Amino acid sequence: MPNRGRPRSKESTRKILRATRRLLADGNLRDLAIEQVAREAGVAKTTIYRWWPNKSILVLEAFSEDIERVKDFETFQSAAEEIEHQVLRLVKRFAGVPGHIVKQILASGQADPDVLRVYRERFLEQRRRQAAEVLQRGIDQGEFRGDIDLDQAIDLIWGPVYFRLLLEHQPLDAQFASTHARFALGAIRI
Amino acid sequence: MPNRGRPRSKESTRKILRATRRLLADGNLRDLAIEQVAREAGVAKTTIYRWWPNKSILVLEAFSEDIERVKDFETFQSAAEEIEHQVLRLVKRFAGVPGHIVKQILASGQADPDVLRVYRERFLEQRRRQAAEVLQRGIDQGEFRGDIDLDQAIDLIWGPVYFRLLLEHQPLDAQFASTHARFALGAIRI
DNA sequence: ATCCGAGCAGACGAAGCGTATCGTAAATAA
DNA sequence: TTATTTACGATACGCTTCGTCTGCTCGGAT
Repeated sequence: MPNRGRPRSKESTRKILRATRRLLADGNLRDLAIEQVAREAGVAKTTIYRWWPNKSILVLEAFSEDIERVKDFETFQSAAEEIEHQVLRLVKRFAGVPGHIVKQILASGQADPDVLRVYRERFLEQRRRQAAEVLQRGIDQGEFRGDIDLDQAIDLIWGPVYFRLLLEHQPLDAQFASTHARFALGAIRI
Repeated sequence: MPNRGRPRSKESTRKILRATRRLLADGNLRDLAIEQVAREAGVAKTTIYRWWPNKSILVLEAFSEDIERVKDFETFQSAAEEIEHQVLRLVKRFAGVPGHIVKQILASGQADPDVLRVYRERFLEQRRRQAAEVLQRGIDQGEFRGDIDLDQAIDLIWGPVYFRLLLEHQPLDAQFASTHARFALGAIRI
């Protein structure tokens, strides 16, 4: 009998996640208060505390709703082009609100190991697997050297993207995305 | 008349910065309370508020005291070796308490642009300049390609280091440092 | 001796934390 | 229908820290 009692309100859930995204779009997680989300969403704060243990987890979930809409069905002849496209797509996201939210998640992850772990499992590793597949294909096709360590190559490609996202020392734009991708791939190209 | 009134206590300053470092060595900046620093240091919290506008700036200063002791006088024949050594040195620091503190600074920088700016100006740009000099030397000596963009090359080398520091998806150790440095330099080697 | 800024101690209101209580709403089970 | 069960909303609670303010003493320069 798992379906006893009043069901969880999808309406409240939606309003809470929506308010969270809205408040975080032009604000930071440090200053985001649960009470503020409750006011903005028009729900009781006890409802939030019932379902989310802390604001970082709440933000992670609000962010998932966004990200899971994004799918990519394009394929490319050349593995290098496909990698370049992957970088471009992530850079575009990172330049906007999703990037801002990722910053906040990673920032709060520095105080909460769970948050960092969830981010890695739900978002990072997924991207790494995608990239690994393409790299492997590139090796098989003879585009890339066969002696490379995939994890190392992936770090070389994505590291600088996160670097710019978090340090903001250089712009995060399409021009960077394509020149960087080509440059990094130069290290593994035959 | 800049020397009027009671002079600022070097003793209190020292104790405050010391307490800050101690508390942050095994804790995070989010949960670090100024009142806690005051108790630990044995000073009034008004003394802290008089000189530091917020805890992030306080941590930056406590961290500076540490970092400025570190100098490097080694030089190398090959520019590649010198870059590799620079990476190894930073990775070693990032694997310990200084790395933990950098994480906390960058995390709080995601909520406070001033903090990020100060970190960049005081620490990041300094390292980037050092690296740029060596890279330029490598180009002049014919070790590296002449058509590379220095900023891009620097991102390629240091990006993955910060990536591992902040995401913790892969270990940050000496083995990584040297294989990564060599790998990244492969992209710019003649 | 006087001046004046620094340090110390304690109090303050504001805010958010996370929890508890209680009445009501919305489902299922008897 | 009625009882049961779980969620929601509203409110209150004690607690902690925030950053500021007040009033005092301390220690140098004038």
